[in-house]
Amino acid sequence: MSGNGHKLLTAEREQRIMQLLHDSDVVTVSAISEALGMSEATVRRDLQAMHERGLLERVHGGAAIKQESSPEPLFSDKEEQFSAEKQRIAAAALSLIHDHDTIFLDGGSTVLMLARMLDSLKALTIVTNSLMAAAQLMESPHRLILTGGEFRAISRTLVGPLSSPILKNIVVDKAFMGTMGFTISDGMSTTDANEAYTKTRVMERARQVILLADRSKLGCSSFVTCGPDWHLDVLVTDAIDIKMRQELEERDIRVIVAGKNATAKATAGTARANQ
Amino acid sequence: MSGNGHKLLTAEREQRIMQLLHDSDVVTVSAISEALGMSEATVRRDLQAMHERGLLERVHGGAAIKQESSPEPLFSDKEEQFSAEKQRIAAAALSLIHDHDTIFLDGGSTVLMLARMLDSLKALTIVTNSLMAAAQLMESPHRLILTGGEFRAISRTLVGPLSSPILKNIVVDKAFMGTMGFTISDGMSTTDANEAYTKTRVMERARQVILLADRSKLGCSSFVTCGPDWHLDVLVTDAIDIKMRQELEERDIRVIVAGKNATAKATAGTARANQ
DNA sequence: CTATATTCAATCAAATTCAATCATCTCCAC
DNA sequence: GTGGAGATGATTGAATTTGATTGAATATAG
Repeated sequence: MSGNGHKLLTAEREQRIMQLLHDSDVVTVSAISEALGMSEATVRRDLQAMHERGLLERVHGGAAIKQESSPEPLFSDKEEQFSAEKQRIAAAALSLIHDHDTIFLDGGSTVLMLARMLDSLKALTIVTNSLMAAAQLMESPHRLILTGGEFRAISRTLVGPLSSPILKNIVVDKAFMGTMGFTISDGMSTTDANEAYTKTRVMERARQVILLADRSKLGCSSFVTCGPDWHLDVLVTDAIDIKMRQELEERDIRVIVAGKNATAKATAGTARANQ
Repeated sequence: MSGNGHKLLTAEREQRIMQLLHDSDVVTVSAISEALGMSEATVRRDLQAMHERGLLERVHGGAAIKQESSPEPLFSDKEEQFSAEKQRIAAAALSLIHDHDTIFLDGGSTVLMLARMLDSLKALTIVTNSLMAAAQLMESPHRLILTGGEFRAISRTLVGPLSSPILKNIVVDKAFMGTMGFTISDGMSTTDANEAYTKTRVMERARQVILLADRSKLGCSSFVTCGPDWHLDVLVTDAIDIKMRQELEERDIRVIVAGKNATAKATAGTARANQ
């Protein structure tokens, strides 16, 4: 047994302190001092040493166990408004992905929601320029590749000419894009020229371009467009004007409407426009 | 040639000591001395010999079993590991940066600590491959650029050949590097080949290479080295062997030791600057 | 908000532990 | 027997740790 003499080694004391912390999540300095038969000065020194090694959290009067609930706040999504429509759109888009696919994830809250659902798939290679998506996928088993580029704070994405060289070296099966606005004449549009530039580069390197846009984006243009010769293969939305849908399908753009009744089996339920 | 007598052989003593260590994770020198019936001087000699062979961990007053878990945390966010030494090293490195500089920040907890201090400077252009540093600098007013590349979960950095094209397009004034080990013969070394590759590319594109490494890194090599023709301009550390220092200075590598005496000035200065 | 009571961090003296040194002992070869 | 190599135990000055003290910082009560 470990019932050594009266002397306690530093390592041994730390073990006992951790034991006390494990028993009750917080302990006072005086309690530790009494339990281990050490002066409070020594206890404080030990606590500080252990705190500096990340073993516990120091609080006034004692110590508390370190909560492991922190992997999230790296890129905290504070303004993330959960939306049922975006959730349905993301779920519909998810069914387009297969195991072993190589996909690109753009910025935007809808695409981010899709990123959260990727645990159900296996062995993906995920390329993204969104730090929010990257933070979400950090612990996932998938292969994760980030494009470089200049950090744009508002969208938390990496954009601009510096993202170009790395995009030239890769080809993705499917690119899932977000946007600020979408019109048939101008395609996707956004508020930042660098962001538009990067979107264009991504679409050039994708075998299939899939746009995730809720109904509020359709028909409006933002500041910068991605150029006149835009390219799109699939549009996933929650509701769409019948006329716009026809125009898109004339251009061989498949339209998937993730309506209220069709959440899981979105691909099958596209025949019904849910306005 | 080895007369097996009634006295305890060295090998036999070591076995007994390991047995004691196995029973309770820590034992005092006096306890071993009493248990094996020999002087404390001999016990200390044995413990040192065993420590040098990596069989146990030496602590003041005795010995502890060697824990395999400590050297590299797998997934936990141990970057919160505050260390006074690393803090001092980062503070010393901070004084090398000037307003309007273009700097590169590598991965590693010491460099991350430096990233936290950059608020006191103005109009920096910061290039980094560390997601932790990026998260830290997200809200800063500086221009922030991320290299792309494959995401390495353990270090939370972007590494590998895909980071190469973007690094070819930029030149930084100062590159602040972290490392797992550093020797004069091999330079920096790390545990991952892709990470070593990216480090090498970065150092090629930096006018000045500055290594931040606490004393535990000096003199040891990790798995992969950055190549024989390594290049370094400044080493910032908390303590260094006098012989190694001379060898470095013969190679025109400046050595900055952020010792305890420099703490008061350095931290006081930065604390005030941060306010 | 002020006043009181804890708690903290820095400092210093005392105790403990360490590492280096030296004298002694054992074993073995010559 | 003599001498050398290696190991052991004691000694000593240095380094580390510990506990008490003190003024500052923080929390609590009124």
